[in-house]
Amino acid sequence: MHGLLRARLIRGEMRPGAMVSLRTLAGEFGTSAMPVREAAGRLVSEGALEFVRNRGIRVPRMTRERLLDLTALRVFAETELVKRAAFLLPDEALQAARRADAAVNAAIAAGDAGAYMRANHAFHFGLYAAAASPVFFRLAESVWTQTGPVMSVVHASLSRLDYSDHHPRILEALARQDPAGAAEATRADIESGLDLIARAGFLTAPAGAAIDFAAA
Amino acid sequence: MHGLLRARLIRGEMRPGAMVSLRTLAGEFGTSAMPVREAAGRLVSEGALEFVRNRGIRVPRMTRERLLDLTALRVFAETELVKRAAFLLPDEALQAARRADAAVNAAIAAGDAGAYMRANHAFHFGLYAAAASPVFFRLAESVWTQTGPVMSVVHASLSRLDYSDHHPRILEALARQDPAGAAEATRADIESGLDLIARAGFLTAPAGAAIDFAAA
DNA sequence: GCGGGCGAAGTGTGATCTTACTTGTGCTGG
DNA sequence: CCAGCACAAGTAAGATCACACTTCGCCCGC
Repeated sequence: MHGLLRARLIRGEMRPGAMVSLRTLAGEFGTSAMPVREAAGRLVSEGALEFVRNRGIRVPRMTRERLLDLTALRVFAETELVKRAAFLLPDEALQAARRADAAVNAAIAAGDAGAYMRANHAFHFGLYAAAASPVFFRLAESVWTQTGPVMSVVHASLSRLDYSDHHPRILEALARQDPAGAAEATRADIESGLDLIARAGFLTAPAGAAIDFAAA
Repeated sequence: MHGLLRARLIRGEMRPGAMVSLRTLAGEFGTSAMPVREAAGRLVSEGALEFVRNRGIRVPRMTRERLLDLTALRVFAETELVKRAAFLLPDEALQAARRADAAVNAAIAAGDAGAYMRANHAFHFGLYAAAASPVFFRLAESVWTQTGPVMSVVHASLSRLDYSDHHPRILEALARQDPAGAAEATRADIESGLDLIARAGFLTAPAGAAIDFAAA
């Protein structure tokens, strides 16, 4: 239950600013409002949702400052995760990551933002799971939950040509058990994502103001 | 409500391994079990508590790996926070931090571990609040919630002479608006805390095993 | 004396109900 | 025609209830 709501955010299936009542969500999940309340509460406490009193829950709008902070966190957490995964990654996980990367490319070629979000998540977290660090894994999950909604909007508004693909570099570094190389490629991958947002003009909002994704 | 339970953990008022039922906690807080459930669920999802089915909630035992990860996270998050606070810290907050530091020293002199935990928390988070970064502030809070129980046990078992005080260096650096100096002093402060635990012999547990604080 | 099984007590979990509050709407008076 | 107010609909939040499950203790049988 809790995982379902989190997955919706990570996959970008809820837009920034979207508001929904607990009862509506409960109806979609086929349960009562209480489990939804609890799941939403957890996501509120990590900043991925916010309660609006007597209205429901809302996906927070993104500000430039928050996005930069979250990106810095992503770099820290995820470079650490791939560094550790370099020596622990089973062959089957590496091959699963190759398949996930192929799915990513297919989604880009098809211009399917939703499929891209899902495949990209599977690619990264399949690797991170091998790092055997609950602390950093949970942190990465938390950050993705917060950035999912905005990334979804960004990808949906972009041409398929804008992507510079760092995934092969990550895979090659992991295959030769090179932690530093994998970390560097991961950093490049994350920052190219931020660069994508910047080039799309989403970072021109005044300080503290919510980014206007409707302009996309 | 949610803050109350978190505060208990940060202040170290619940020992690692301690088990408590939701109904019992509800009685202590004077509410029904439901708000406690929700608060506990949030803390479970960030790793500060764990549900034991049909038994209640438990404060997780600490492993060496998890403690090292959490310490690395603390260094990252809190050096970032003080760097930003260096240019934003109001005079009154700096003076409040000086008072909090005096309370820390008084608690050490008195050998009062509980007072030390509270004053130390007030010192650090009074500074962090000025950094105006909800992302990193929440992260620091989350880490402290997870380390609170073990730190409490450690401090309660130590002589008052073992403390090397980095707080004045932090305050001086902030007073002259020196982000790098404040960050370095904060890093030293955090790592001296870890060193304290190591010297107390708590890090000799085999890999993956829960640290045995009863040996203190 | 000891071991196995049965029952009672206690637990989290989910549903339902009540309450207080916000908000949007439609009516009324100017 | 417009502004302001009152009412109604919808909401989250807390308490209470019902249920399935685990666990511990006691008792009976061997």
